[in-house]
Amino acid sequence: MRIFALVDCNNFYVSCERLFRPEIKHRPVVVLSNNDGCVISRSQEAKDIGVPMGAPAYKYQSFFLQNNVEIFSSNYALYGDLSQRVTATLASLTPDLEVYSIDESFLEFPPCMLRELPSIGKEIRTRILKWTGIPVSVGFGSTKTLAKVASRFAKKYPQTEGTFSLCGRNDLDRLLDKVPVTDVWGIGRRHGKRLIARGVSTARTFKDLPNLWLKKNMSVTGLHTALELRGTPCFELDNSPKPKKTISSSRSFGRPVTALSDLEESVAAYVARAGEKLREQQSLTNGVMVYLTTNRFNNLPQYSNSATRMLPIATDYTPELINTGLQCIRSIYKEGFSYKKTGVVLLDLCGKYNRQCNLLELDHKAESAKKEAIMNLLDSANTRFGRRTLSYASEGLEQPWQMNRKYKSPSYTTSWDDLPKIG
DNA sequence: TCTGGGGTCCTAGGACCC
DNA sequence: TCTGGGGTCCTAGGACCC
Repeated sequence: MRIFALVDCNNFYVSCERLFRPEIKHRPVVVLSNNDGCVISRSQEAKDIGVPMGAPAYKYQSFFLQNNVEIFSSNYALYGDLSQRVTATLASLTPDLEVYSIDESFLEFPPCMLRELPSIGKEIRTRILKWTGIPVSVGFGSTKTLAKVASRFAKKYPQTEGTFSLCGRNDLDRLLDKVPVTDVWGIGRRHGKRLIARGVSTARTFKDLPNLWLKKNMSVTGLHTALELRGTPCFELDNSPKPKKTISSSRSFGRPVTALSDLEESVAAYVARAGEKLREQQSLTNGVMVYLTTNRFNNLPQYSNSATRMLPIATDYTPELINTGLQCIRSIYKEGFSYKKTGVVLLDLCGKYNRQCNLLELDHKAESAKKEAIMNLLDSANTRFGRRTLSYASEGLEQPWQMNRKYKSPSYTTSWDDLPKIG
């Protein structure tokens, strides 16, 4: 039997904020999405007083005030840095590690360690808490999906003390009967609804559906999920992350935007950011897609559109990408609408050092070396001195369209200026 | 005034090829 | 009257994840 573990940071963003504000440890705390839109992380106290996930912040303003809820804008510089510390700690325990998301990692252990799982779980929790200050839950299972289920139990029931194993249990069915089908990893809202309508409401009844039905109604992904719940691994541990196939950057505006010039600035800024990510993973892009949209939540006239332009030669040179992005936005902009958001997607990425060469580019060796040197300079300056130390004029200086971040905490661990003072 | 952002995978259907 | 069949590639849309 295989042994997978899922290590899941508890209320991750809230835990990050609390690390530097210990006095809010027992108060309700929420972290808002970009643009201070809705709630994306809640402390246990916030859950207990009934703040739902995804709650629009503006609807809850007086509620937050009445209940003395501490509010934070999201601060991804902080969360990303602490996330790295957590995964580095995990890497000190085992090389079989897949970083699944900013707050979750899968681990695999050899079958012979079955009897040691309780102490391993304890050790993981203790070490991460001690080294990083972040509380985590640990779930073990013979597949990734079961490890996920186990971590839910670990979170939900205090008597588990934060670690729970579903490996080698003979009461697995009884436990899966307690898990709502919509809580299963891989079953979303859409399928969940349909399943419940058919009377399939728990993980146990779901896993016992006939294979043919699963395949027909939920494609192979649904079948895989059921097989995993029955203990047959379909998803392997992936510890060598592949480069992304698309890279995007987008934001909602802090206020409605009508002028083309503002939209152009935002597109230039998002392209520049996407370009940084592109070079970070050592890829080139073959095309740029730009979209814009009005606010679907108001009653004003609606308009959204997108434009794609392919590039003659794959590149990671931001000025060229910005040019292309600007052409796109100009081609779809319509006057008279109140815009909420623009976004940029770099498409059809390929590796910088392993790709088909284009006959056209052989003539441009000297020029491309120069471009590369410029990008290197820009990236290293921005890494060393902080994001947007050097930026493009087309991104604008004032950026009146910038998102709201009214409640942002300092970047305690990633900015010298924000380093916490002692005493 | 005020409702996030960034990804992946799968399938169906059309175009095209021999 | 009879009008193939199998394969690949591409794209749009749906569903899911955190």
